[in-house]
Amino acid sequence: MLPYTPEQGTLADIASHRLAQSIVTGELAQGQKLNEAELAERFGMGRGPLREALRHLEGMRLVKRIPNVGARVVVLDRKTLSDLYAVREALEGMACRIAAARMTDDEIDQLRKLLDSHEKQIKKQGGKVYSQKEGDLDFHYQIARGSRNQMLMDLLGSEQYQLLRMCRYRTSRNAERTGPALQQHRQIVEALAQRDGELAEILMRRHIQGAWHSISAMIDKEEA
Amino acid sequence: MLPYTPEQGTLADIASHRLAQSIVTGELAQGQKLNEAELAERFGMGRGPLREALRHLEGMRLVKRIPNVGARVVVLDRKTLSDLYAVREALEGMACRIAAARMTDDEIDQLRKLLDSHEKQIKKQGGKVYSQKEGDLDFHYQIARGSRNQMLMDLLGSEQYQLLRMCRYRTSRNAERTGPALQQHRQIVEALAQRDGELAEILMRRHIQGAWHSISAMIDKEEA
DNA sequence: TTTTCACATATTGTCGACAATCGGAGTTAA
DNA sequence: TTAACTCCGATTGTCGACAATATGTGAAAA
Repeated sequence: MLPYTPEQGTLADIASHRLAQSIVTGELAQGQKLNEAELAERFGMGRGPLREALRHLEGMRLVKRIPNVGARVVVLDRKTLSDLYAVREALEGMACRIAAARMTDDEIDQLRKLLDSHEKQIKKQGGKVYSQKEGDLDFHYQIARGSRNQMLMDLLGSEQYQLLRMCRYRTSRNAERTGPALQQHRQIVEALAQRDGELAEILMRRHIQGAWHSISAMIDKEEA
Repeated sequence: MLPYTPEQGTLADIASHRLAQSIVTGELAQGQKLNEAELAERFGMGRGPLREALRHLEGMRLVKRIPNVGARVVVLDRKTLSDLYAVREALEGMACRIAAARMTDDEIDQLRKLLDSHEKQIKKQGGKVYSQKEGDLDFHYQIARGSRNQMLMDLLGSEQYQLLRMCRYRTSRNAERTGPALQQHRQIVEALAQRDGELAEILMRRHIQGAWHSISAMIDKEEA
């Protein structure tokens, strides 16, 4: 499911993964203080590996650290999300354009199948919103892979991916946008199949703009 | 000069900064093994802070780590650089377009002055190629700041910035492109002054493509 | 000669203890 | 009442030692 394998390797890697998971799902609230000793005990490890994990998460921008004070879960305010979606639009648009030229027919077929299973999940009812969203993210990640640009995959995969998931969990109550989103995904895949990179980019950018408007409206409602 | 303050704070921060500097300047060669004990002694600190620094650099993609084996300086091969410049083109193009709408007249004036001092340095002869390059990076960074997009500034500022500097040092022997580059910078500033975001983006993308072609040719020459 | 195995060495991973620093409670003085 | 100061507890920063793992060397067998 995730781009990198979950719980294996060094303790620091395990801690990093578990913390990321907890932050993304909201189990650790935004802005919450991260106490080293407490977390280390909860994970059954010393503070050393945990500190390394915090440094790693700092690099992924999931936590913010202040020397001699401590680390806190990052706060996704309106401005941050707006910035994130603007960057996403540029990067994923670019990924789409390149992917149209570089993906194999086979990979595009697999994208179609991904959307098929996606559609089934929606019809089977909106109950399983969670896995639908993961599937959505998988769709975007597969296109990033299709660009064959490792840096793009890193940026969209391991970093922004996490912030995105975090954002999704926060605004996970709106299932009403899944329909149009699926439709847009299908349009994108068809543009890819026709090797029309320019169109694919435009469609992807529009798709992300739509997602942002939806989320933005939700934030407004939340604040009111 | 650098976006963040140099040597202060925790030992891990100091180590991180010194290591980044050594990697960027080529004092630590690409692909070189980074021995924890040796580096810790050289920096006069324990292995703990140094390990944290390595984790941080791993997040910045300056080093690559393998569990139970160790960390190595990243290798900027042709493919990696190509990917980097493609991403840069998208992000800096976007920064330019937004900056055209958001920068103050004052900031644009300061950009002009930056280019003036830049030009003086070139005329005073190509001897000080190094600081010219830093100035060049400053130009790009100022535009990123002008976009008011914090995520963009993070990506272009602290992360890719380092990889870019690394790349510049590696290919620092070609001073012949400074002339055209300055010309292009001036065009970009004028587009910004006219608040023509679309043109500014096109000019910036073309500028970065030119830089890539120049570097790409240099790599070819190196390999032969 | 080549391959494989076992051992020795070097390096990384982890822990517990101690030092340095920060935040807040309580006190005193204006 | 408010402001500043002091001290104490809590938390972070750092170190040295030990355990776990990988790497390299050399001997033995095919």
